Amino acid sequence: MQSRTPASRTGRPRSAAADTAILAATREALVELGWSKLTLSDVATRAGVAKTTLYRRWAGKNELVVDAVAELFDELELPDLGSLAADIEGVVLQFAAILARPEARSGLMAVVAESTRDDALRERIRASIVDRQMRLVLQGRARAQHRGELPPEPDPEQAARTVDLIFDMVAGAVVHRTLVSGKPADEEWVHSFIRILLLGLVGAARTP
Amino acid sequence: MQSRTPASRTGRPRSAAADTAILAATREALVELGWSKLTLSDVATRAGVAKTTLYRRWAGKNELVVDAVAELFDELELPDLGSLAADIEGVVLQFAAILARPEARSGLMAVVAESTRDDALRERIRASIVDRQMRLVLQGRARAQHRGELPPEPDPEQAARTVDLIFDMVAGAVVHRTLVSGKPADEEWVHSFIRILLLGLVGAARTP
DNA sequence: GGCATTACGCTACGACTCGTAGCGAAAGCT
DNA sequence: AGCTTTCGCTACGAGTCGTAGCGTAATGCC
Repeated sequence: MQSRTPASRTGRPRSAAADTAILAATREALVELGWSKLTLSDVATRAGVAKTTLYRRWAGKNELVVDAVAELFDELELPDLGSLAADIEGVVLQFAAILARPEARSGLMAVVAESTRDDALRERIRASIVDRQMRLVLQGRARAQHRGELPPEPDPEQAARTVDLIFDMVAGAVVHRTLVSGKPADEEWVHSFIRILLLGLVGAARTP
Repeated sequence: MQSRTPASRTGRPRSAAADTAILAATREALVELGWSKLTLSDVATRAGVAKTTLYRRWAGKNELVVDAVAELFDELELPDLGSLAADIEGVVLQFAAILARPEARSGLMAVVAESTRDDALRERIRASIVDRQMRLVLQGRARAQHRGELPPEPDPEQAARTVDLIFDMVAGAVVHRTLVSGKPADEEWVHSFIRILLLGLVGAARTP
């Protein structure tokens, strides 16, 4: 999480209960106050710990919220529904459900905005949130190629570019729909979206 | 801009020069400080106006930054390069160039994040930033249908849904590529992206 | 058991930002 | 002229930040 593996063996260990309480309190405060009005003092009070304890574990608001929001994405996993289209629709609906939660809406975009000026924060987001989503794309693509729904890509460099592109298209569209357009990414929308995406992918694979 | 049409006819008029100076100073501060460290006092000093003048015109940081960033999107327009694919690639590259600028990167995501808890702010963003982009999608679609590159859509409700979907796919992918993945939306990427998108669109139009 | 080490809760602190109020002067209009 | 609104300036209370210092609590090692 926020601490590297303890090289220190001696001394009083950090309370694991405090960690979970703080992260839960952070999400609760995100729901009630939003990003800008969230203060670390308030989170500490909610979690029942001292403010100094918070600062001993996290460098600041950014890092704390990244960890608090990252836990929301833990439940994300690729279902096996028999076809690539159904699998993708399933995982995209999960993703949309997470983004519909207020603690994700207010927190995620805020830390992404901050990460444009903070490379360490960008890396933290990538490692704890984005990579988890990216793995689903890789997994789904491999399964589809095994099923024969997508042709295999011999050039690994080209394959990497394609996976990146698919990832940006999927995550970007859902995020934009939910947070910018402010409309729900419901089943009907996801179905239309995935239909266009897959038609485009198989079309592109047919005519290189 | 930020003030409704002046119902007040008498008295000293507001300085238009101050407006442009303030918005320019805001963008400058966004570049140097980023969203979180930007203060209204600092902007006022840079613009050479008093802090109170700022508060007379804008309700707060959110509204000010929305107006400052919105001006960046004024230059967006749909080129006429002969084909739908070329037109879209052209406008998407313009869009990507704007998002590559640091004042847009740090400002845009931050106000979007704030807008998740502030409906008035969301509406302000929609009116001054998003609508301008949406009009390009409508324009490009109409032109493509006139050229015969896309079939006409008889059902207006279905057409509206499709335009919304295209908009979220295009804007979402570019924003995600630029701000989350942190990689440039260069010509090669845009070309691959638009190719898949258009293949999907014509494929979906063929098999309804 | 005693000891070293680290985490914890608590209080207090200077530095900073926020948004507003009050003032006199300036710039328009009729 | 006189009226009205904006402007620059100063000052202010309220709130937040991040840190320091202290005594206490919980563990590992001898």
